[in-house]
Amino acid sequence: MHMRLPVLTPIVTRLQRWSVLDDQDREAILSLPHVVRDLAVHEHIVREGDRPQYSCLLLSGYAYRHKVAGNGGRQIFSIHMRGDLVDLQNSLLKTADHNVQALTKVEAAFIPVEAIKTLAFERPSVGLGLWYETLVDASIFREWTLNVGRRNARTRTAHLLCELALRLDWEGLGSRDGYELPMTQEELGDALALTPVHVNRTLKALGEEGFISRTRRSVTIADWEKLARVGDFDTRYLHIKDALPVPA
Amino acid sequence: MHMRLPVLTPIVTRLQRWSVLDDQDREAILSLPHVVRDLAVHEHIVREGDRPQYSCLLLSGYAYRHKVAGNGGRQIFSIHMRGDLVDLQNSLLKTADHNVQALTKVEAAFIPVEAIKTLAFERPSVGLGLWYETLVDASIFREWTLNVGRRNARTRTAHLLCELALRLDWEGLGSRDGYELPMTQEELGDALALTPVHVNRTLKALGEEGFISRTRRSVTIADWEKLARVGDFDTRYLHIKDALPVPA
DNA sequence: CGACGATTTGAAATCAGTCAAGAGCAGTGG
DNA sequence: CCACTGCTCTTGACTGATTTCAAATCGTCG
Repeated sequence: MHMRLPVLTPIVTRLQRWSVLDDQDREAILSLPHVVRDLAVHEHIVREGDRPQYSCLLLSGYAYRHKVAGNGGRQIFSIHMRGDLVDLQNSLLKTADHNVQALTKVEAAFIPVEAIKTLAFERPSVGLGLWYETLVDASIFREWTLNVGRRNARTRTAHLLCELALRLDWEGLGSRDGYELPMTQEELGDALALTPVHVNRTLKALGEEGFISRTRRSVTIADWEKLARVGDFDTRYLHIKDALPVPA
Repeated sequence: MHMRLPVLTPIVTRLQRWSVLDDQDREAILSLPHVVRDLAVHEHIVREGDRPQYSCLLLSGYAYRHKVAGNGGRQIFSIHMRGDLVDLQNSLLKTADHNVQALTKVEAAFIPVEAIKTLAFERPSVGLGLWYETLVDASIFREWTLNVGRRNARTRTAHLLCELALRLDWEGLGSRDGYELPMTQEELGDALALTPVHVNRTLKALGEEGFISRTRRSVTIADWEKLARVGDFDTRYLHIKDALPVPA
C-alpha cells in the first residue's frame, strides 16, 4: 500500500488558480465530508427539477450538462473533466434547471452542499475560488451561445475541438496536439447544435483540409494555432491568463 | 424636497430574493461607496478585455451583454433592467470576457468591486445573495443557448418575448400582458441569432396568428399562457419559485 | 420638408436538415 | 471462433428554413 493523495486534492489545485489558499484552507477543503461513487455511462448526476443535496467533483471520466427542448432537441452546454466541480451551478440554487450526466464511466466525489456553503463563508479564500469557478463556467456558457448562434458548422466544430484541447491540456489530461474525445458524433451534434450527419461531414472536411485527423474516439490536431484560426478561437473566455501560477 | 430611498435600495430588494438580510446587512449594502452616472444609448459599461474596477447597478433603462464573433456577427446573451447588477460576471473576474452596453439611456450606480468582494465575505447573507445573482444569470445564459441552438425562429422569438414579460413583471416594471420593448429588430436578431429580416417576418407571423400585437417599440401579449406554449417556455430557469417571499 | 434609420416585402441563393440505406465496429452468446 | 445484434459512422439525394440581396415604405426628429 503506497501513499495516496487525499481524494479532494483536485479541488485544492483548482481553487488555487483563483485565490491564494493557506494551510488551514487546504486542510478544511480536504476534510470536507464526501462519498466516492462510480457512475455508469449516461448515468444522471443531477436531473432538471431535482433539489440537489450534493455537489459533485469529477475524479475521472467525463460528464456534460444539457437541457432538452419541447421538440425533443437536446442542447449540451459544457463538457466536464477531472477536477471540475460539476454541479455547483445546480446545487447552490434550490432547484436544478438542467441535467448533468456522465459521458463516460465516471468516478466522482459527492459533497454535501451545506458543507460547501459553510466553508465558502468561513474561509473567504475558498469561497472566492468557488465563486470564480462558477463564473468561469458562466463564461463558457456565453461562448457556447456565441458559437451556436453566430458561427457556421465548420468554425463551430473547430472551436469546440480547440476548447477541449486547451482545457485538457490545462488540466494535464491531454495536449493541444490531440486527445481522447469520448463523444459520439450525435453527442457532438448536441453540443454544436448540428445534426449528427452534418457533424460527420464537417469533421470529414476538417480532416481533408488537413487540420485534424481522427480515429473513432480520438482527435489529432495538426497545428493548434491553425485550427484556432479556423475556429475563431480566442482563449480569453477561459480566463487562463487570469489564473495564478501553480504554487510550488 | 421629499424623502427619497437610498440609491442602492434595489440591491437590497434583489438580494432578499435569495437570502434573509438583517438590518446590519441592509445598512452595509446601502452604505457601499458608489457613483451615479447617466449613460447615453449604446454607451459601453464594460468592454471585452477591460479590467473592470467597478460593478454596475442599473437604476433605470436597459442594458445588454454581447460578444462579437470573428465574422462580425454579434450575439446578445441577456437583457438587463432596473435592479440588475449588470456586471458582476465581468468585474469579479480579472479580465472582462464580453461587452456590456446601454440599450437605452441608462442611469447606473458604479460600485468598486473590492468593496463588494469585501462585503460579500464579511456578511455571508449578502455574499450568498450576490452569488445567487450570478448563478441565475448563468441559468439564463444556458436557456439562451438552448433557445438559439434548438428552437426554430418562431418558437425562439416567442420565448424571448415571454422571458422579458416575466422578468419585467417580476421586477415590477411591466406586466405579462405587454411592455415597452426598447429593442430594434436588428437587436432582437442579435439576441435570437436571426437576421433582422427574419425577425421581422417572424414577428409579423406571431401577430397574424393573434399571439401578439405591437407598435414600433412595444408588445402586447394577447394571452401569456398561449404564447408560452408557442415559445416552449418553462419558467424554471428563472428560479422565480426558488425566491423568498418579499419581506414586509 | 428632408434625411436618416428602421421596418417591410419580394425573389433568389445557401447552409444545414431530413430521409434512407449501407458499411464498420464492438460486445454477446452459442 | 464465429455469427448475431445493435449502435455508430458514412454517404447520397433531396428538402426546407433562414439568409442574402435589393428596393420600397414608414416614422421621427431637426
